[in-house]
Parts: sequence; structure tokens; C-alpha cells
Amino acid sequence: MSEKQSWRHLYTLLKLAEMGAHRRTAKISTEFLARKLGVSQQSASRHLIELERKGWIKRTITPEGCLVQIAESGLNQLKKLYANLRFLMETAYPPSVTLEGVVFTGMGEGAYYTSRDHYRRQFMEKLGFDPYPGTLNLKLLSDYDVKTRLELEAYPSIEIEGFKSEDRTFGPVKCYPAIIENKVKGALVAALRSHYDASVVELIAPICLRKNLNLKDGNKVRVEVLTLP
Amino acid sequence: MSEKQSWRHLYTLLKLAEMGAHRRTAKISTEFLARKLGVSQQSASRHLIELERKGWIKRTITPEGCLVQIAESGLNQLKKLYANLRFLMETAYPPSVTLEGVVFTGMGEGAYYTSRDHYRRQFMEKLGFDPYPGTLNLKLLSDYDVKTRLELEAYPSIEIEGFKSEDRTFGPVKCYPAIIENKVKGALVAALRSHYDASVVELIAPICLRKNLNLKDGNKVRVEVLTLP
DNA sequence: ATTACTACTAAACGAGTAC
DNA sequence: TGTACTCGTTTAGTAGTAA
Repeated sequence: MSEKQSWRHLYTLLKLAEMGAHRRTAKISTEFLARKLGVSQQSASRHLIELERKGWIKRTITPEGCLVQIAESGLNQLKKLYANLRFLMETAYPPSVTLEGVVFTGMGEGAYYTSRDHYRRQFMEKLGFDPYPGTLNLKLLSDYDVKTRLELEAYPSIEIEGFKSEDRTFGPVKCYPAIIENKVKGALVAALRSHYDASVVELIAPICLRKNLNLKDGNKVRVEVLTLP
Repeated sequence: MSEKQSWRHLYTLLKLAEMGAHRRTAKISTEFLARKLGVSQQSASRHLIELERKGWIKRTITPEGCLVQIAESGLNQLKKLYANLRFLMETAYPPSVTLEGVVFTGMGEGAYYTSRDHYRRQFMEKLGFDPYPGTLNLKLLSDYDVKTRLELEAYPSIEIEGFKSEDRTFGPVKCYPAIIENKVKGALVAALRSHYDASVVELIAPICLRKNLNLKDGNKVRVEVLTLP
């Protein structure tokens, strides 16, 4: 969907579907399509050529107009858009939210927790990566970020079960897949420890975020938190 | 939706919604939006300015980025697109199909039927216009058109009830709202009489189609048949 | 850091027209 | 009629940069 010009083509595809070309072969002249698109006949012609090149439509030219049918790959584009919109319109929470905070050094307990075998195995299974032993602590910057972080509690999360060891209890943890600094896929973990308040979040990733993103205490970090399953 | 450039703006709106701006005020920098849109930061900035001018978003600029929320009119645009796509994806029939045929002169019975009071009142009530007394007969041109006309039978139609007079019975009639030659809003009536086969359709309109469209026998006419209620 | 202006480039568009 | 080419115009997009 994010290919260049693809959006304009999707619009043409939508109009073709409105004429039934997604269910049947429709006879559509470039002039008629042009009216529907609000462009010139020449542009409509070009759009059809481009759509055909992309493999989004099948086309047969006849003297009375084009016989057009949307191909499977074209229909998939429309379905993708539909699924996207349905999610946006029907669910109460957004697909992603972004948080900003500054790096700070905790008490070094992150490494201890993330390397507990019960946690670690669940991270691998449910998040799809083996966490680097240690968490990146972020102090949220503004009221906006704290408010957003609190809203996160209401969104569906990945639940990591707690467990008991010989001498103590490890509580359950909520995770949210996240993209850190637009680069690294990791996760935001909530309540891994109870030391911090709502203005603090912890991040885990398959790699050492500090090293890989060259972060030092006080650096600002942007996190895109994903709510999609 | 068909205003100029409106489609590109709708795309930006969709991306903003993906960041939650349709349910909450989201802090979004033009740089971040630009990545999501696949354009430059400058273009993203321009898009936001244009969306704000249109009244589709509310925006507050802060040093750390823009606080963006999609306005009601913007949300309506997304809802419109969603409803449109839902109809296309969930229903088996298309919103419109086009037919082409050539004008021919019937036996002059159209005027008699369309002016029967029981029919006429139902046309006014259910189609929203008082039909000109008479029908325009079209002989469909190709196999494609005949096939399309037959498919029409399976689509939902406006039902005109039959009735009895003193001496005879008038059967029920199916109607489909239609746009004739991209200009006149009328309707296609099916089985008003049983004289003709599947390669013939009859049109009614509030005006005399022959006169207004300057039609003579043998002229080609394009009809866009609407299936939407 | 941000936003967004100006100046320029690239792309989309449309008029004319060939087929 | 149709489609679709060339080519000049318009519009969208980007780079550089000021605030």
C-alpha cells in the first residue's frame, strides 16, 4: 500500500469496483471511467494501463470500450484497505501510539528479570525474540506521554504469566510490541517491577538498545507502541 | 470525495487515524508522519496545513511536534469510505452496472401503462418522480449487455405492485433507478409488458427522453443502472 | 528539536490528435 | 465511436534553510 503512486491506483480500483469490476467483467470506456474519477479521458486510459502493468486488473480492449475485471491481487488491495478501515472504525483503541521519554539508569535489575527462564521462554514464544538481558528505562517527558501510557492499560496486551521460585514470587507482566526509534523491534514491558510510577516505562529488545542506538542517559527516545495482535 | 486532491488527503487522514488521531489527540511530528506516508517532511507539513484548512483536522503546534486530532468532518470522510468499501466487499452485487442499446419504436403501449393511476402513484412514491407517459425502448446491443441485463434480475429492485381493473389484470413490475446518457435520472422497468425478450429494456423518466436527449430510432443509448437503495 | 517558507525538480495531467 | 500517443502545462514533491 505504501508503494509510490499506489494510492492513486487504489482509488481507480475502488471506482472500478463500484462499477462491478470486482465481481464480473465490466465493459467500461475510458471516457466513462474518467467521469467517475473526475479526470480526463487520457488520464483514465493511463491509469488503466498502469493498473494492468501492475497486474491489478485484467483487460481486453474492444471497439466499444474495455472489458475490465479486477484481478486477485487488485482485489486483495481493496480487502487490505477494508480490513484496515474496519479495524479503525470498529475498535476503540488505535493500532499504534507513540511515547517519548529520556533514558535513565535503573538499579540494574532489568538483566536479572529478563534472564529468568520462565519469563525468557515466554518472551521468545509470545514476542518472537530472545530478549537482551537488561531493560532500557525511559522517564516519560510530558503529561501527554503519561496520559498516553495510562491509556495503554486499557488496550489488549500480550500477557506474560508470573511464576514462583524457591524463595520468591515473580508477578505477571503485560507487554506491548513496540518499535524503538523507528528502527528496532522490541517491546514495552509494564510492571516488570513495581518500583516505578506511571511516568516510567521499560523496553526490551533482542539487542542491547543502549549500544545499538548509541544511547546515553538523558537522550530522548521515541517508542511506537503497537496494539495490534 | 471527488473534489480535487481530496483523495490524497484521505490517505493522510487514514494514516493519522492509524496513529490514533481519530479517537484522541495524538502528538505527531511532521517528520514521523512523513515516514508513514512515504513522503518528505515538507510534504507532510503541507498536507497537515491543507487538512487543517479543509477543517478535517484540529491542530496545535508545540515545540515537540503537532497535537493532531481528526475533526468530525474528517472522520465522516473515513466513515464514508468505510461504508463504501463494506458494501463492495460484503454484497454480491455491484452498486451500478451499465447497459447499452439502440432506440426502437414499440407499439405505443408504454404511454398507456405508465399513465395507469395505480402504477403512476407507485412510481411517484417509490422512484420519486412522475413518469412521462411513455417508455423508451432499447434493444440491447451485444451478448455482454444481455448477460448483464439477466444478472440484474438477481439484484434487489424496487417492486411496483400489480392491480386489477374492471376488465383486466396489471402485473407487478420491477424497477431499477437508472441514469440515462449520464444526464437524466429515470428508471429501467422490467416486464412492464411481456412482449419483449431479455434483449429489450424499457426506460421511464420524468421527462420525454426522446425529445430531451434528441434521440431517434437506431441511436445508441448508455444506461447506468443503480442497485443501491 | 521542531514547523514551514522559498525555489526548484519531478510527476501527473490534459489538449490535440493518430489510429 | 473507441484507445492511447506526444507534448506543453499544471500540480505535487523535495532540498535547503529560516524561524
